[in-house]
Amino acid sequence: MPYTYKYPHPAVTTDCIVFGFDGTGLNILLIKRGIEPYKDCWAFPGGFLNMDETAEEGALRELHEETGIEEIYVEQLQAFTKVDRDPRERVITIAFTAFVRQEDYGYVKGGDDAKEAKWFSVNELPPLAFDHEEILKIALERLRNKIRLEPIAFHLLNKTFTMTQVQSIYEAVLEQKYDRRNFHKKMTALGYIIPTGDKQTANGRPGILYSFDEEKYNEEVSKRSAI
Amino acid sequence: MPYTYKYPHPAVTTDCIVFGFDGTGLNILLIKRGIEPYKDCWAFPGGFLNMDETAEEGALRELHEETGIEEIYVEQLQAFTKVDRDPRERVITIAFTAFVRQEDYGYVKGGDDAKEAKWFSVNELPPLAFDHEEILKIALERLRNKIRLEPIAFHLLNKTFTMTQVQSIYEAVLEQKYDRRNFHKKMTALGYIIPTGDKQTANGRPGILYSFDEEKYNEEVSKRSAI
DNA sequence: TCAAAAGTGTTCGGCATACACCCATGG
DNA sequence: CCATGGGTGTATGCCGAACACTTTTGA
Repeated sequence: MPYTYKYPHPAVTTDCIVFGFDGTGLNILLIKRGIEPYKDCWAFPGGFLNMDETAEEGALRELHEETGIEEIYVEQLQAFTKVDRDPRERVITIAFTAFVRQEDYGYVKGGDDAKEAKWFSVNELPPLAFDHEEILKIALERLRNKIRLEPIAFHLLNKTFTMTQVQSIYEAVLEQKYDRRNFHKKMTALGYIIPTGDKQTANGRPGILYSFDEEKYNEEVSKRSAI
Repeated sequence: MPYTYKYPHPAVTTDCIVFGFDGTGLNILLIKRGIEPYKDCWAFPGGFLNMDETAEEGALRELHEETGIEEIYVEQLQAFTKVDRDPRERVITIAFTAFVRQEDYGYVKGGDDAKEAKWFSVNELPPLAFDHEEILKIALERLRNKIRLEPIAFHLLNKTFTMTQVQSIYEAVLEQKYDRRNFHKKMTALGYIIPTGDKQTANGRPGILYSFDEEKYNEEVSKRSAI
């Protein structure tokens, strides 16, 4: 018991809410807990913060340890600090969100404190450990606000994608339907979604494949703030 | 040294970024620190979290102890977790923002660990303790995003206010000028800013006094999400 | 009567919405 | 040739931007 302090200190953990998209619906990556409390219960990947890492570094480390995912961009959601949210001791958690190409992680390994890692549709989730359901609710709210302002959708998609896929993400996140023609018009008008010339082979008529031009997007953003 | 843990724990503090508006510009409430580190330096009101309170409760308690302000609405910004942000030990802080009618707190007492509490214009700030300049930058960004979507401005104003005052807040926060006629039109079209019938006596022609109708605002919001 | 500040209406362009027909592919 | 899914254009309404003169008050 080597760590003593003059005043009590809470423990600090991080959690990652990783969003993915499988072509039709919005998914979330969960791990099955291998240890108590909430053993065998599904939870967000995460764990205790080390003293020599920022919360972001800790979140990425735990995500890697528990799911194999690495080198992705995470963004802080907020801290969750209810006094009794962990039965062991006072634990506050700092939650992060991430958006990944789910196809790159179709198989996610479990590992470390996680028995198993698996994608779940946001609409068919198992019961979650701790206050993770509350955290998810906040994460989804933030996602809905963010997708209107930032090109999050393209982090969930492959390098090339069809307009229909983009529309599916918007519809899955915002839970409403859009008109195909208007959606297409709005997206192409943005100026940073450009046709690659290739086509996607699918069931019916093949769709044009587009790519997201990050540079042009940044240009557009800087124009926007200049006004 | 009574508090021992099996693994090291960071200390956890809270900080409050309190925004006010004095009729012309956006202001922030700072305290002059009475203790080391950064003694005599200006900082956001805040302090160590107790084990029996949420971060929000801790932030409100510290704010009350150091400035006398109480019973206000605070909202979590995010956690700040750089490893060396406090010279004493590993400290993470959870920052909150608040919007108050500055007139209600024209005189703010210092107290506790704060020698003095004082309003500063966001444009003429002293050097700040710890990483508080970075925190402020994030808080201002968030404020700018938020004011477009939520009626924050009215938390900064008196119960009744003139259109010019509302416009000044928007201009101070977003750092751009608006056309008086268009601004007036847009605001009245919102449906929840209603003339009281009174007028404000001022230098030139008196302005109509308006009030913010929270109920009507909530109605409008629910209509919005219904679409 | 002058200075300071506030009230107000019209025009225009762009963006969101509604809406239907034709085209490319695979089976 | 048929089923499936994708591509595309036009009309309309609303909201935001530009823009100037008149009115009320205090000094």
